[in-house]
Amino acid sequence: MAARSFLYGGDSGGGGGGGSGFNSVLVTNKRPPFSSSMPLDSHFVSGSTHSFAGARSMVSFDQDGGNGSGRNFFQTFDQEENGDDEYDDYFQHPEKKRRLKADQVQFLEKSFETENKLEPDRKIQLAKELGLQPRQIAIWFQNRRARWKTKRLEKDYDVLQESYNELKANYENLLQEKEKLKSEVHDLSDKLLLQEMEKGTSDSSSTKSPCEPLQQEQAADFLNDEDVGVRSDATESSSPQYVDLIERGDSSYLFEQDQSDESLDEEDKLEKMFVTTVSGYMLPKIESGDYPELDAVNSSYLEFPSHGEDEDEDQPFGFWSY
DNA sequence: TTGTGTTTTATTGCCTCC
DNA sequence: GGAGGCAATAAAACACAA
Repeated sequence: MAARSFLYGGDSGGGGGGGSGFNSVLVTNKRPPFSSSMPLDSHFVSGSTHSFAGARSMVSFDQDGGNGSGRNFFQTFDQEENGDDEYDDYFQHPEKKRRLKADQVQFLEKSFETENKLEPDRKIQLAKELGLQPRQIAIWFQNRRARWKTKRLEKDYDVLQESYNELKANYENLLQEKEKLKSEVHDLSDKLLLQEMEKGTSDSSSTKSPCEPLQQEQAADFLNDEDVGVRSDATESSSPQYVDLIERGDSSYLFEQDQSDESLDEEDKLEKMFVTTVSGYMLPKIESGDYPELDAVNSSYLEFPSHGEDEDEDQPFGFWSY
């Protein structure tokens, strides 16, 4: 057995100990039995003379091996209260664990509430009050601290779980809201596009050549052309995105490149691919009434960025983004 | 009554502090 | 190196359903 291997070898506070075993049993408690009718608070009064008769609660061993022989065992066992049967039981099974009485536990609980650490003086005092071994008091506090810690961990876990659930719910709400807004924006841009097309076909039909379907490849090439850089701040404009993106004529807004001689080719390119509306906006050339084509354009160039691309300011179709 | 799960009491070994 | 705390664990006591 280790240094602390004993069953209540006096108050060693965990360090003492030494020989133990039933041969060294010696009961030390000679205090009057604790009466459950006593107000518990009285036991907290300093210098209180009340005490528990704890000897019945636990087997006690003396450190020195005791010279007590035979009937010295459980000398103060409360025979009056427990009767001969229990006495015999103790005598025949002296190592049996005994639970503390409810009153004793209540007393210890109160003490624990005031301070969950146990100073040596307090331990002795409590032991006297309860008629238990100081070692028992120490063990009780130790186990009580462990239970308290477990409870606290459970509470902490619950709090964290609740917080997590709340955050998760908020996140899901935001996702839903985002999807809703996305579809709203899509609908509105479709409407705007149709509006502009109607204007364009009715007002310019007499003076302009028939609209040609926008070739996706052409458009993609054009829009990807580094020489025709799209202004990245177009998306930050407060005007409708489509309008911002394709402002007519004033290519200085849409494009960074100067209107130099070389840019004449680009102007031709623009003319081929876009139609200028009466309201001055440039729209991709689409055959009037050919809405499936429009859908194709929409799906090709009006796609929403997927997750993670939202912050990509350099994407080639940035001005199509919302 | 009995099997089983939970709680309580106690031990052991390791660690830190003084 | 001793005192005391803590985690892990054993084991008795207890609760309770079948």
